[in-house]
Amino acid sequence: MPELPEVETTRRGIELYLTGQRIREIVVRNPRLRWPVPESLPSMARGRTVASVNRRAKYLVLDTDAGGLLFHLGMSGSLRVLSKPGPAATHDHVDVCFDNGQTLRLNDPRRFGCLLWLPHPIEAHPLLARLGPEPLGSEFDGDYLYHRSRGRKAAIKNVIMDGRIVVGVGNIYASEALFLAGIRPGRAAGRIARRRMHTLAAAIRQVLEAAIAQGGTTLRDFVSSDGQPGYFSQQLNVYGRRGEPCPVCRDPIQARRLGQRSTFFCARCQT
DNA sequence: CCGGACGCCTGTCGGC
DNA sequence: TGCCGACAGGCGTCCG
Repeated sequence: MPELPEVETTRRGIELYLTGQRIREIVVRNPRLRWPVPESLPSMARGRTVASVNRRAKYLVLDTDAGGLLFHLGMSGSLRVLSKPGPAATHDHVDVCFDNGQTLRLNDPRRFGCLLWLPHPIEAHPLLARLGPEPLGSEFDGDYLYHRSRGRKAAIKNVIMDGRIVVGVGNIYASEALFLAGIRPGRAAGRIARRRMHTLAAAIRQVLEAAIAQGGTTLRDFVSSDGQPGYFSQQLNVYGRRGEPCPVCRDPIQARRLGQRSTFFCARCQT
C-alpha cells in the first residue's frame, strides 16, 4: 500500500502526538509480521522517551535515547494514534502505549510490514545500510540517475524502483513519473540520455511532492494516521487507467507487466 | 554484479 | 448466489 508519500503523511500525522512521550508498554497481539516482532522488543522500548519521529525510505523510526522502533507498513499497513483506544480490531497487531494515555496502533492485514528494535546507529542496520538516496534529498538528481544507469539493460521503471538506486519510488509513482517525463517504462535504463534523466529525476520529485501535499494516494484501504483518506488518486494520469484516454493525447492508456508489476503508460506520449 | 522470479499474507473483484 | 483465480501500493532472497 503505502509508498513514500503515504509513509511521510503518516509520519507527519503522528510526530506531534508522539514526540517527547514516554513509552509505558508495548502490546504485541500477533508477532508474525514479515519478520517476527522480537520477544525482547517490549522490554527494550519500555520507559524510553520518543525523541523524534523519522522516515528513511518507507521505514518509520521512533527514535529514543537508547535505540529506535523501526516500522515498515508493507503493502497494507497503517498506523493510527488513538487518544482513547477501543478494543483491538482484526489485524490490529501491535499497540505502543504511552504514559499520557495515547496509543499508537499498527494494523496490517497482509502482514508484509515489520516492527523491530534497532540499536544505534540506526542506519547501520542491514535493512537500511544499503539503501540509495532519498528522492527528495540533494543527492538525487539527473546526473546521479544517469551515472547509476550506465551499462544497465534493465527497464528504467525497474531501476527507479530499486531501493539501492533511489528509495521510496513505488509502483504507482514509478508509472506516474515516467508519464510526466515522457519515457517508456520498458526502455533500457542504460540507453537513456543524460538530459532525459534530468527530466525524469525532476518528475519523480514533482510527483512525490504533489502526492505528499495531497496527503498521499488512496487506493482501496489507505488511511493516514488521523483516519482521513488521501486525495492524490484523483490526480493519477495513468496508473490504473488502462483503456482510458491519455490526458494529453487521448490515445488509450496501455497496461503491461514489468518485473511482475502492473505498469501503465501512453504509447504515443512516452518514448 | 546483474536481471528475473518467487514468496510471504489477506482481501477484493471480475468472470462464470 | 457461490466459487475460483487473478491481482493488489513492498521487498528480501535466491538462482542462473
